[in-house]
Amino acid sequence: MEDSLTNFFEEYMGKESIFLDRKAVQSGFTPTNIPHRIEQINSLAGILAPALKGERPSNVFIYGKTGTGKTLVTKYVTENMANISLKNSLNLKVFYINCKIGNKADTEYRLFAQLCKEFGFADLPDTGLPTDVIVDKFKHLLEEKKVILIIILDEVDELVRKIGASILYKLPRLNADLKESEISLIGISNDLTFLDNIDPRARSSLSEEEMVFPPYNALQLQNILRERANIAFRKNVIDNGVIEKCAAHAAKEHGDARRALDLLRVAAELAERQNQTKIMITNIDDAEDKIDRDKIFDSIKTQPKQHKLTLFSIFEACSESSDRSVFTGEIYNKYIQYCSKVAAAPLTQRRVSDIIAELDMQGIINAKVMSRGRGGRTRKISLAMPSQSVPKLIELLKEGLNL
DNA sequence: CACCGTTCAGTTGAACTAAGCAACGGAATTCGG
DNA sequence: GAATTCCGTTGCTTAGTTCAACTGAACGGTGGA
Repeated sequence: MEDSLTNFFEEYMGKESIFLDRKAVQSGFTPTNIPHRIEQINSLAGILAPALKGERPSNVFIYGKTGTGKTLVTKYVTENMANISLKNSLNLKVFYINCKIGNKADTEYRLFAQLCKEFGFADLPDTGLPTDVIVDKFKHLLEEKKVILIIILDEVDELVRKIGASILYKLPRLNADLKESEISLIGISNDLTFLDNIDPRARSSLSEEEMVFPPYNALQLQNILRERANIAFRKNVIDNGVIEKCAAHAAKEHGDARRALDLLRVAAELAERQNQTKIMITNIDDAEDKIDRDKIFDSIKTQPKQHKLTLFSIFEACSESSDRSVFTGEIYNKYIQYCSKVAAAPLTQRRVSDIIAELDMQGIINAKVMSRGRGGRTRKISLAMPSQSVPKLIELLKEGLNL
């Protein structure tokens, strides 16, 4: 047994990897060259440039669908600026904050706590302090450091949906109290309609400048993929048509470059695991399945207990029902049953209703409010994943819940 | 048949509560001199 | 007598609860053609 494991590792070490530098196809990689976004880079740079002269740049609001390079371009431009400011010892700082729910910056308190943390002020309690205290602390730090601060709020739409738009004019208004420092905001949103239905005051303060990132088309995606593939892989490990297929797949889904890169990376990983020397077209289909599965697995694994319980009830109810969709009432009944089974205190229907809405937001299920005439009003809930992965997910949940 | 009030089964918003935490300030304890 | 520890109080955040208003299409009854 041990021998075979040793053999495996030795064999693995001796084998030529397909990868040269895996990082280049992983998320979070900032390439030195960003194709097809020159226009956006230039205009963002133009907007932010005054910061280098000690002036407060306009607030910017950036929107575009996922994987259109919003975060990448913003990071690229601001990192460059930060470097220049470092070289010329200017007082420019850039904080990047992801406001995705569950990302510890999803309330006003936590947002400011996170900002303080960025300043290196780490030991703030999770709860117990008044929010004002934290805000004051943050102002203090700002005044102390005397900086032009650019705050990037990624996925602001989620933050605003959770705590309201007030935060959007609260932040810029801090400038009025600051003598030595200034803040400007970059808001990034996936939701194109986000600006339409928020308070006009917040809107005007956030979107002094607006930028739209259009989706990539298939050809542009191919360029992006080739560029990254050159860094990431050995020469000649990509079979003909692989890049094209990745690009085509991702282009179908609103030109999502991240998706395209994920596809390529996972396809390569699968190829490597199967001892292939080349990435084949067939690997891509497998990769697509795997990505969808993994994404759902991950997000389900990290759900809080009550959410898991609710989700489990939904799974069970859906797989029993004929058209694979159910209404809130049935789910709540099931949920109550399972609660007593695992000896958990059941939540009220009010809360479960909210949980269902949250699960919908995260794309794990589809829930649509509908009126059934005299049948009342309810959510029609169905699963957002291919049915073949459901049994595995049920197993996963059972394990997590000790059912 | 068209129109209209009723009804159902939740949805949704707002106010409230419990749990867990931090800070504050005064009381109790410790301790070295 | 000063320093430290302890403890109760107050006030905060956050997740969840309670209360109640609101929703919107189908149902079923009414009146008009």
